[in-house]
Amino acid sequence: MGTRRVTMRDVAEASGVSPATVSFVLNDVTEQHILPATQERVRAAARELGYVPHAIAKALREGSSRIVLLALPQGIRGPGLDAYTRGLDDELARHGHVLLVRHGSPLHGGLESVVASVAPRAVIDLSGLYQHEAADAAAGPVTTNDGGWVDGLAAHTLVQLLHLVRAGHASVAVALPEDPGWARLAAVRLGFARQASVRLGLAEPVVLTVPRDKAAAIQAVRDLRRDHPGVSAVAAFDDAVAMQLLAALHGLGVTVPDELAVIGFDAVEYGSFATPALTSVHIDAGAYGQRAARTVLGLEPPADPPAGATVVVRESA
Amino acid sequence: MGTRRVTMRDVAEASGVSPATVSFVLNDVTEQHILPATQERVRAAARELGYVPHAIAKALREGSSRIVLLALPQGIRGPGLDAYTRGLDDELARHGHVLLVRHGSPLHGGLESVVASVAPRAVIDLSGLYQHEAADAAAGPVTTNDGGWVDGLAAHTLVQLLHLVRAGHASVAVALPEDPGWARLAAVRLGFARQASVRLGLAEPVVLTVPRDKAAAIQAVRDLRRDHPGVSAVAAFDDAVAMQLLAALHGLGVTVPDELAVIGFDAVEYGSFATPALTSVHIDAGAYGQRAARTVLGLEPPADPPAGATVVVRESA
DNA sequence: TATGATCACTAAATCGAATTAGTGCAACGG
DNA sequence: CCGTTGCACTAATTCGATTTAGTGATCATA
Repeated sequence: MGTRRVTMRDVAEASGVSPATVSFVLNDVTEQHILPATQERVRAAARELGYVPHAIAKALREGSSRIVLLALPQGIRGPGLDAYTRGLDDELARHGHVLLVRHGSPLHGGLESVVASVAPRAVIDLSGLYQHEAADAAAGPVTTNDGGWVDGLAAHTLVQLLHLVRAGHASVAVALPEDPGWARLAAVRLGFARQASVRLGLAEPVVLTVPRDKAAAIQAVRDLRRDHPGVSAVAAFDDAVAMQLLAALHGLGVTVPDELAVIGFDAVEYGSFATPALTSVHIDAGAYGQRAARTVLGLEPPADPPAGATVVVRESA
Repeated sequence: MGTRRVTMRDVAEASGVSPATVSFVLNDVTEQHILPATQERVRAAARELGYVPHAIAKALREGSSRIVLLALPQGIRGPGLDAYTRGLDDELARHGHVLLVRHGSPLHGGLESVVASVAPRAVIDLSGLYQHEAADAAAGPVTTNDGGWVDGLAAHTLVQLLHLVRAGHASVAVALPEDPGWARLAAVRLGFARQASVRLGLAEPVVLTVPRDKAAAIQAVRDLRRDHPGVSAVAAFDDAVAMQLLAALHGLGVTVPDELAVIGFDAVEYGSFATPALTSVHIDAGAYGQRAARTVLGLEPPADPPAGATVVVRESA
């Protein structure tokens, strides 16, 4: 319990050199000439004593820690985000940094206080993407850098609608989640869907917001089919919305894809469990995470853009 | 860009006092007598200059940062864990700490290296709960503290099975996920289900592992019904498994709950979208997170145990 | 043989805040 | 009028690692 931490000074004393020398040896400082024999002594002592460099002291000297903070809003989850996070994390790990995720909480005084108490190397704040506008860039190293993910969404939305056009649909609806947490991203996606519709010669897409309550969802779908009988396919915001839609359609007795086709987004594996199995768009979100990592670290982003989206064809469209 | 950070020394000079005095004022050190007028000058200068204490320097002095690290394995997600995390975070926030989540990655050299580079006040390592045995407690402040969550699981599993017994079922199956990431927790849950069965006078529960592939899942359910025709209800590991089960049952043409009842666990809201709507067990996971927070901070845990589980009765059981 | 270059290290300052041990001054008691 | 106490502060040290500016010693060159 009470055993004090092993410091560089301890290692220095144990190996009969100065702390400076220990630092040079342990950090492989090439500008300094240290006898191989001495190096070995120092390393041995460090190993023996179980020396672990004190990250905070190091961070104080370097000016910031090797933490990169990813700020996310409260309840936002999803396979795309998971993959993005993993890509980010892996790339960061390759450069000796650590990704830590901060889930927003109303009890904290906002991101600034967290940033202040962590002093991260960089902050990737994605909360603006989901809720309000990007926060004021007042304090420190906060970026809304997403590695081009939102831009990529435009292309991916095009792929989603293209699949519908290829299958012969001429009038489609876009299904959006009701959850206000997704509101902003939903608006962005809708904008891209509109642009894609123009490019593909589709009619202006009808917007369908899918309520969380099943009865209400059924009602919403019923209204859609009454008001827009020409709509023959629905492009969903994500697979979760698509599956809610499928459930509502099942409740209404509408056959999918014959009467109405449904295509998801993000290709979760349990989409195959839906009835009928959900057709969806797969995205290489990890690549965007990787790009974001390289950008915040000040590295050259990979020349080749992330792979495009692909359609996972199952049964629903 | 190049503007250097405002330090305590700057505030001291601006208000004509020593850095020590600034520290006393800004930290409300009551043992020191500082004239109210001086205090006001210092505070004004701090405000004016936009002084923000340097967290790393503070952490170096205090010995550790005010970060609490929650270590989770790679792909583990779920509503229970979300609620747990939120409870943890909120309680930590009340005591001036920040929760940061670390998702395991094979690229990092394990948790120790992350702990070394973050120097958190405490670490809550839940990865052992899901995968291997609790890691060696070698380095620092790592706890497998879960606030009694796993223990609570025993009672909650009892509630789940009790609902089935009350509905007249005498022989049940337990449905477990195939994903190896959940293997350990699944084993724990199965153990509790066995204990509960004994207490409730049920037959030894049959184990059903639900494959991720739909066709395989259907086959597994078919086998179950052939080999154990007496089984009239299934208690699922969580709602995700329950919904896969429901889909497989639908594919087989088995009516729920008449031919086979299904009850989930964790009560996700989209369970209401299943056909039939999923009956499930709701758990106050947030309370366990709160307990965990108080424990790692060395505070008195709340006297009253977390609220028990409740059954959200819908249609499937 | 003096000059300087190279080698193998060390002393001391630095990062920014917290804290212990004072210091000078005024008021008060005996 | 001297000693003590209380007040309002300050100087200096500490936390642990990094880094700049050296310091002797050895070796080579002119």
